[in-house]
Amino acid sequence: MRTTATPRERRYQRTQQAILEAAGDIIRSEGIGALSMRSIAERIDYSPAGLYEYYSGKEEIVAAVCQVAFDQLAAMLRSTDPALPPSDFLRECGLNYVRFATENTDAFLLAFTYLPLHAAAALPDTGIEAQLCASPAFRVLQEAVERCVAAGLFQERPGWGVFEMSIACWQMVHGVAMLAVTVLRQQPGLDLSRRAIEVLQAGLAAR
Amino acid sequence: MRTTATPRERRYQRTQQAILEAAGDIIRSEGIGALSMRSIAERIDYSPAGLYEYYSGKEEIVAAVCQVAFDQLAAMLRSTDPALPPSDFLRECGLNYVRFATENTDAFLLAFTYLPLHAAAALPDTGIEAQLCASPAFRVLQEAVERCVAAGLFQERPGWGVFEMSIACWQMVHGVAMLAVTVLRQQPGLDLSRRAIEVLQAGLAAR
DNA sequence: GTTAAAATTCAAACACTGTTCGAAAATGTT
DNA sequence: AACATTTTCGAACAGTGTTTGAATTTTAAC
Repeated sequence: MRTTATPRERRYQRTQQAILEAAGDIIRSEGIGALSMRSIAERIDYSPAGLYEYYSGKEEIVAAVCQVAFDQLAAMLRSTDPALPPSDFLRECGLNYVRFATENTDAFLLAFTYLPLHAAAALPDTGIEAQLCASPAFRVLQEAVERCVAAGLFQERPGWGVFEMSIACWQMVHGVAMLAVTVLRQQPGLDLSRRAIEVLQAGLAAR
Repeated sequence: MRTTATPRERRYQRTQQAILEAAGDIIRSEGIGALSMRSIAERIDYSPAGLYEYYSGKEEIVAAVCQVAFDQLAAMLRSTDPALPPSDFLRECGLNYVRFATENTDAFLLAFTYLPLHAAAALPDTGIEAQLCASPAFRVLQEAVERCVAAGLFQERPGWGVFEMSIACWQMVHGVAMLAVTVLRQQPGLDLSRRAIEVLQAGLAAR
């Protein structure tokens, strides 16, 4: 059982990672529209054709960039201080979701618009709930809701459980985030994220 | 003062409209990715170069398609029955927003992701509030909120007026819509739009 | 009706994109 | 060092948005 990679394997992984990082850098500094196989190749001193040894095509690179974005989103959500009281914890999770979006605008957009539409055919109609609950970012939101329920802040009802409440939370923070990175981009004076999330919480508490 | 267009002018407008409709048809039936100058031209029996007489480029065609989408969105919101009580009226407006999105998925996506990013440079930092209040769709949401305020359902406070409440409403319905057309596309079992909007309303009422 | 001017439409070309393929170069094995 | 395998690349291809000048059509002037 080989636990140590060969020099060739290590080199392969380094190049694969370099491609992925170059793609992320281009998106961050120049936007989605500037991402091309040629721009990536140029950034790492490769020929465009060489990238196909590591990724089957541009689509796979973009998918990998999106996966990185999802991982980072989950990490940001998990960075919320668990010592906070349940209500504050939920609010801070929501704010961290929005913060991630506004700090990684184009990657966030890509992850939540491009990827779902291009992976849609592969998503089975059944099991979306299981998939969401397995998603690290959604899981943090769900845990935050669970804590509020456990603390008696939110009441579960038939057809209105933790899962449904978590979806509602997601819908709100996602709306805040999407508008913040698109129509309301560069409008700090209109940053009403905190307010919106507080409205959401008040609504969940009132039901 | 000529009030009647010449045959030439009428033909020009007909062709311009045909281009726009072809673009809309392609997006609706084959998705955003299938939209190209060649696909549009082929659909109306033109050469791609001919389209530049009517639109400065693909970007302008897309912008026109988005404008049509905004107009249709406003029309759908305005189709909400004004005889409804204020609370029901607001909820139905929200549901109509989501309904529009799910019935025009790709156009909605285009209008709320592509257009804002490509028009961003032209948007002055000041005046976004005025622009939103001049937007027909936002205006309907705003009126719905005004009616709830007037009916005593929602309370205005310093820094939390009709405008801010309307933004919160928009953020929620937009989040519902964006998830419905992307991650949760084709997941009718997860259509929790009504629930989310009711949570929003409960939250607004509780503040 | 004829001719000239203006407007419309298009073919060809260009630069750019994602991708493929076979040759060249680099690395690994004996 | 010779040979085999893997990696990298140049060239080519098909597709994209766009431009340009020629061809065609329409309109205006006489």
